[in-house]
Amino acid sequence: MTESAPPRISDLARSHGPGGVPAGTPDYLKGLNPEQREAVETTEGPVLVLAGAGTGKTRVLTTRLAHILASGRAKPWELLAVTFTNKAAREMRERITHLIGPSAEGLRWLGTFHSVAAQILRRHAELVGLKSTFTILDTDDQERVCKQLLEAANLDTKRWTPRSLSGIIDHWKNRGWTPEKLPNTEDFANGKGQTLYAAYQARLASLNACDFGDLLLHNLTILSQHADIAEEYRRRFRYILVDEYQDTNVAQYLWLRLLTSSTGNVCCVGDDDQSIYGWRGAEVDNILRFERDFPGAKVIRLERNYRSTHHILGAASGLISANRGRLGKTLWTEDNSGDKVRVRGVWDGEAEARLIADEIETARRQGIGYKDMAVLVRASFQMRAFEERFVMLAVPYTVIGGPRFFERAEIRDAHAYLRLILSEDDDLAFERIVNVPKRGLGDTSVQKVLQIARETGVPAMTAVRDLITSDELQARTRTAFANFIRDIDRWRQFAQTSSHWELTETVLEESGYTDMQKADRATGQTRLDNLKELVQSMQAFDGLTAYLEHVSLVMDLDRGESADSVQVMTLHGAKGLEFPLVFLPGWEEGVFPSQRSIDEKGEKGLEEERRLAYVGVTRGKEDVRISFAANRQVYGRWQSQLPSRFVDELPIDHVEAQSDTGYYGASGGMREAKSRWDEMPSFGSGYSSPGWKRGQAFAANRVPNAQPARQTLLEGDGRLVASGDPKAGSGWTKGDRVFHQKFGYGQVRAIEGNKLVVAFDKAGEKKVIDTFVEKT
DNA sequence: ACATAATGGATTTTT
DNA sequence: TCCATTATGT
Repeated sequence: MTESAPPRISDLARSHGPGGVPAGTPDYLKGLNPEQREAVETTEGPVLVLAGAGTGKTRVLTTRLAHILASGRAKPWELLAVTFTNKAAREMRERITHLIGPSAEGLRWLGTFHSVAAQILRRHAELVGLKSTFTILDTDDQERVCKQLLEAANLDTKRWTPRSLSGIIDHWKNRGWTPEKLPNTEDFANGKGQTLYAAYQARLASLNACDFGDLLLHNLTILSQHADIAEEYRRRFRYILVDEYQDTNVAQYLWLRLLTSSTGNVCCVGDDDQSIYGWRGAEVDNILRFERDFPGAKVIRLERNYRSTHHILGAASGLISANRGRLGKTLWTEDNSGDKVRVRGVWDGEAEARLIADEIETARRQGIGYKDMAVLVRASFQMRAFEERFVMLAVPYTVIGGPRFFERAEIRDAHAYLRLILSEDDDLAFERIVNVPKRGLGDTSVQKVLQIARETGVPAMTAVRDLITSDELQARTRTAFANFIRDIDRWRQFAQTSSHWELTETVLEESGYTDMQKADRATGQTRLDNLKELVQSMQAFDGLTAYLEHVSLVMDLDRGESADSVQVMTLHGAKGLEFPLVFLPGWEEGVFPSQRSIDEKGEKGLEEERRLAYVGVTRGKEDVRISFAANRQVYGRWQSQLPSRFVDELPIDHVEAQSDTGYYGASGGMREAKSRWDEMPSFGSGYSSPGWKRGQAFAANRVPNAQPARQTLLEGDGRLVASGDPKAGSGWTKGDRVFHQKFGYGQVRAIEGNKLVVAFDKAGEKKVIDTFVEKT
């Protein structure tokens, strides 16, 4: 981030008097505004820094750490500094190194929540039934385990998908619930929730593995059950710093509380208006109640924005003011330049892509670099239209995010080989590659092995070793297994005498994996390239173990500097970034705000969407251009779209409405804009913004024949009746997936008292009494 | 055991 | 629409 002039404090010693004691004002404090400086210098006691977008948050964070170190208040290893992303941790480390020099390397406890928790867990693993060599599973492994458990429990994996089980377990862990502490309001698959969760944990223990949620959850168990250990850490961490506090979940919150000593030198930095990870368990509440949690806490607001023009700031502030339950900040700037935020309506998604691509070219000709422009979308499916257009016009672009390197199948396969070579009992790795490439081992023979392994309580490899000495298998299968074992053993030998990347090359070659990819015309070459890149990146690590630990926690490759290209990414991915020129397409009801967010989380979901819009607008430094289309192809079907309610919420003084097609006639500013949808019938609600009314009309329009969906209407006080809440209305919501004994699976199209109109996948549309179906 | 047809599902994303 | 996973056939 570059919120303000970069600090020039390459030599701290210069600001020190004799004996290393700072004399006068140290250089690194100069150039901070009064609030920033207060946030840096208030080192003792709990501090909450509410740092609005573009107010110099990262600078404050790093300067604060440097200040604590430079003033001799603590040694590097006595600081605990946690972030959410590896990127943020990396950036913080770099900037502190810049401030205080190489002694920043002593910051052992600067990292993500998960990496710090992993460090702690490795030291005390045995207290939660793990060996310190435990492996960290990724989501794919988790779902695999879940699938096996669901199958073992004879549950229909169509109705109760591995994904949803893994998801709910993760959710429980985020809330800090172990199986024993799971509240009985929580469940999965009709009363089997707790049992499945406990079985999942048992299985992980037998694999000597834990998932991401466990890193924190096991920490909670250790720290709350062993007072002496907790005390040791509390003494060690004399100062605690937390970045992006608005995104902490319950488990992380509890973890911090356990590590905070009575001196309470804890500084949390965040912005409640930028909390956009609620769907991942983040609790905005944590930041909202900071002052109650830490009595006597000092709250410092950073409100001076160094990033955006006053129009951009005005537009963003007006938008976010529609949210309730904010701590409230008023961003201001001395800037007085710049254009109003432009809002345009276009005919369809293709026209939108054309418009934006053209404007990118125009901006380019005016001297703005491609890399200074960004297209920020709500969801990745929106990216395609832009990519197609950019390719056609040869506009260089980079998609940020997307499928991640270490999650690609070929990379995971390579890792599975390495894991199995490293530890014989990694059953998940075994399963993954035992027949990849094809070795003539069928599903039945592999399942047989796994079943025997589970029954006798040994690793799959051991079971195979036993089986090939018996005559329980067909000769062909037996040979295939024997060869596989022989190969693994040979590679394990090889690993003793060679480097881990040579091992990887050898394994990929000798296993036939590269040959398999060469035979694949479609994707083979890309995959081989990825594997080459993998071998390359492995060389930066000391050994296999260190490498695997790194990838399981970091999950992404630190790619080199990007070329001069337009940055295309989701709004989530854009958090923390800034660009001179920002395009925000797809501001349409259902797309943004996303229909699903509203359906699933009601008013809360809507507010989070609005925060996302706020994040989007505040990414822009000089120019922000919002657009919406009247028609859009969604999953191959054409849908007519309504402008987002967020468009109407933009304050008129800071926006300039332009009409591409004349279709919207939005000449007099957005609020006065007459669009053809203003004439459409809307259903009564306590909320009267035109955008909202149009949204209602839109929602009802999407499902012809449906009655006004009672469950999605607003109460008189403007609160959404929570969908899915049994206490609210009939407890059914249009769109719910249901299961019926006779008709099978279907989707609720309308609710009429205790009767539901359900479109069954197989049996067609039927009217059924609601007690005969259950939610899936 | 493998190739092909049918089915169903589809945000946001970090660790 | 389009992708991935599953059912089906040889």
